[in-house]
Amino acid sequence: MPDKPSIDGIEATWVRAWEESGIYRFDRTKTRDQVYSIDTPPPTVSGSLHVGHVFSYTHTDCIARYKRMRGFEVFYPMGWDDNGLPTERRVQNYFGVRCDPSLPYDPDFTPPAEPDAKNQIPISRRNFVALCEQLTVEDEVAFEDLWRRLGLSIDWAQTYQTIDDNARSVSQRAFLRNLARGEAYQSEAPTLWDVTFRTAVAQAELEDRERPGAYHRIGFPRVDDSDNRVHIETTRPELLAACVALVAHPDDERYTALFGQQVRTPLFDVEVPVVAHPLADPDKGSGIAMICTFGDLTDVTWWRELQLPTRPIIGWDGRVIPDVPQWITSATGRQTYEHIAGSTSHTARERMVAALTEAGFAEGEPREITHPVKFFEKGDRPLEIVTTRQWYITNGGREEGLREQLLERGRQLHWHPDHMKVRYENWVEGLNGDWLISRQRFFGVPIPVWYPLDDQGNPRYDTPLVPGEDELPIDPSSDTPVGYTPDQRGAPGGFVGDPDVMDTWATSSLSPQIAGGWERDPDLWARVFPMDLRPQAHEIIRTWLFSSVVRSHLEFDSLPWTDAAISGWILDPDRKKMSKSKGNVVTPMGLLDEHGSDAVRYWAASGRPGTDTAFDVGQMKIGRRLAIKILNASKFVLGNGASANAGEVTNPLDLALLARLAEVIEAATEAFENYNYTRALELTETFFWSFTDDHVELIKERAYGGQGEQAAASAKATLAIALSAQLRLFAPFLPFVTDEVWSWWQEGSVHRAPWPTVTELPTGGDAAIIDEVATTLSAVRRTKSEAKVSMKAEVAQVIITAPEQTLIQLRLAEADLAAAGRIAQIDYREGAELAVEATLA
RNA sequence: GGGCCUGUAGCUCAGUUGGCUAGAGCACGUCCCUUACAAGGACGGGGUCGCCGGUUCGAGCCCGGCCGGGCCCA
Repeated sequence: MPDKPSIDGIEATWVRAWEESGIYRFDRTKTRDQVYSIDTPPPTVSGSLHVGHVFSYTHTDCIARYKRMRGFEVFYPMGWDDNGLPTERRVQNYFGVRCDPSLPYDPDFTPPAEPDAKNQIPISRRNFVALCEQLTVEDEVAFEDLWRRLGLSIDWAQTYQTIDDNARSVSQRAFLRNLARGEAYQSEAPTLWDVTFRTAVAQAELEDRERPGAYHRIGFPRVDDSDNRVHIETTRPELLAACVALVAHPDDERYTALFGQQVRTPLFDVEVPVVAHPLADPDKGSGIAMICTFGDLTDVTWWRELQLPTRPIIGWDGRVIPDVPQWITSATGRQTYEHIAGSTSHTARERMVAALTEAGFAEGEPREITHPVKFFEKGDRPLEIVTTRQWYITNGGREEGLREQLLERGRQLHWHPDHMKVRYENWVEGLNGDWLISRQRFFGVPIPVWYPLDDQGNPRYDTPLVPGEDELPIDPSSDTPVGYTPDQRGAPGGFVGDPDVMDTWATSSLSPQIAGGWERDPDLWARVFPMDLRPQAHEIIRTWLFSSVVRSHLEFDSLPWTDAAISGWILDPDRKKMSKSKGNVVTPMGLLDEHGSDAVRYWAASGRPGTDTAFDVGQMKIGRRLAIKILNASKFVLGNGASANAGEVTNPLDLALLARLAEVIEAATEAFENYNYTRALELTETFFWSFTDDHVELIKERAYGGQGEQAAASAKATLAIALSAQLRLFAPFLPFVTDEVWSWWQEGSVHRAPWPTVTELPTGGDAAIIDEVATTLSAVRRTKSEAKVSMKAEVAQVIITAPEQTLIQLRLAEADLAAAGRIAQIDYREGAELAVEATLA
């Protein structure tokens, strides 16, 4: 025990000690019922960790440490999510490059010394992926340092990456099994498309953003009477050339006579029918709308259900397709189209409005509105809808039976807090299609199939060639399918690889399989799956949590875990979600340096499960003070010679304290069992402060021997017993200071010590005495404080008035009270309520 | 538009199935260098529990409405 204990710098000591002793190493001799397994969220390594990560990962660590002390063997791996678009973007900016898959691999390529983000150098896919891997490794080292410093009790031997060989194998294996069972399929269909990234986007990646727009009123001449026009209102006049019909509600009497009639698109002179469909809103605009292929998702529904033709004019780059479409035949039509060909949607809109106005088809002024527009959550241009061939996995979005099964899975899962379940249900109930998993990107897990080429060199998508599971992982752009030779790639009669990669969630959704050794390490898998806990943030319930449930349900017919703990967000002082830019100002490592890891953990643990919490440096200072207090109090307790022998506790006040401690242990344990770590900490902390402020002060003199040897032994044993239990109660929250103190007088680490139970405490105490004595002591202190004298000032007399039973109890603590308050004489009088009157000497 | 969460002291939050004068910490004020701790300790002031109604012997808690904050989904 050091003379002058300090919490500064103890992180380094204990991080090293824990690594050397391997106390967090998973012991795989334990069976499933002895294991508590955690499906850790792999943080995205591109970009930096911010205080929100520190917050939520600490919560999980508190649970992990509690379960470990409860005797479970905790499986607590860490993963790195280095797969996907964020890494691509980071690599582009960091190295000043961009991926061009048409380029050949350059083995001698080195990135520019001074990257120019504005003039990115095009490089091959293989070179690009190499840079992704190089950069993510650097990030991962920095992340691991931070996690260790924060004190996360992770088994670093179980680390995985979502792009490593194992993850790619698992991802491809799961996909191939989905394919074999018919759960994965291809479809040529209208797809939400980000024109910046030039990739398909899934429903889960959408977000609505309010954008200004305008309704333009446009007249369509009737074919049978060209002077008679049908007026529609549209926010997307640039799609007029893609118009395939007009639509109104079947009950809308204004238009019933028109159903079945033909109208002509202005300027393009294309004949389109007027049709009826209940999704047409009579209250919107003029009540009749034009259907284009495709302006929005309602267009897709109309197109599908009314079996309309496909006339796309927007290409993959978001621009109007350069060639005049064949369905536009009139000279005016072709001329008008050439006017917008190749332009962006925005420019095309301006030109169309000008042309329509000039020709007299646009009527009145545009009516400006604000309306929700669909965006890719990571994009900044509105999504278009283009028709492409994509891969899907069934998720209940198109099949009621599967949807109901997945809803039932949501009900089986234990949610913490419970109300987060609603978000899952809302999401599943609102699905409007299967899960689109193919992405037209480069750095991801390739879709593991090839297609045979026919005699003309066209891919036969309906008969994909698949690898054996023992060949995984494969890259179809460089590996060759069985039965073919590499030189047949791209040749008629040969083969071609699927160029796409999978959605990052298609891999992340398999994190239990990746970490748990599915089909790679069956022995490990049997010990950890289904897992116990999925900790994660609430905004990815629809993505990560849901997709994980889907994959596990389809493959194993089970939930991937029994419990999900949903963490809240960190809010800045303005009550807004703490943004990454703000998080970067306050770097996590800077916080740990300034306040100490235990202090930052204390702040994090004060955020209840699922509740958004304010970033509060004040709370860290309190945590720091608590950690220092634990050191000092421990120094006092142990400095008196500690023997935690329950048999020596004879004093009623001591027994009362331990009775109160028993209540705290039971309540804290119950709180932890309900994943309410915050409550467990609060209970422990409250007890600890009364322990130091009152009990230690009360029995200090007795512990020094002022009331004889036996009385001193009871005091010392009580202090030691209470300290031991409190260190263990605090250990999940303040792992550094508790293990430091533990090492002064105990064998092994506190983090493998058993969680305290009431059975280790002596019985027979009455906890109520604690409160009565504390009240009395407080009254004596108040008298001194009001008299502005020192706490060591002598008190001539104290008169305690109380009910008889209370007086009996207070008399039991008389000697301690007299010593702590420096009271010469205590007199007792019966009365209805406890009242204390002190007279200074 | 539908749903969920939320509103308690200047600030950050507790408040367990409805039950005594509504709690903690920070901040603030006064005092105390006391042999575990001055990066400390003791004591104190401070709240019509968002608003309005209802149920009840009794409501911060339950019910309805309104207002404010946030989120999810359309």
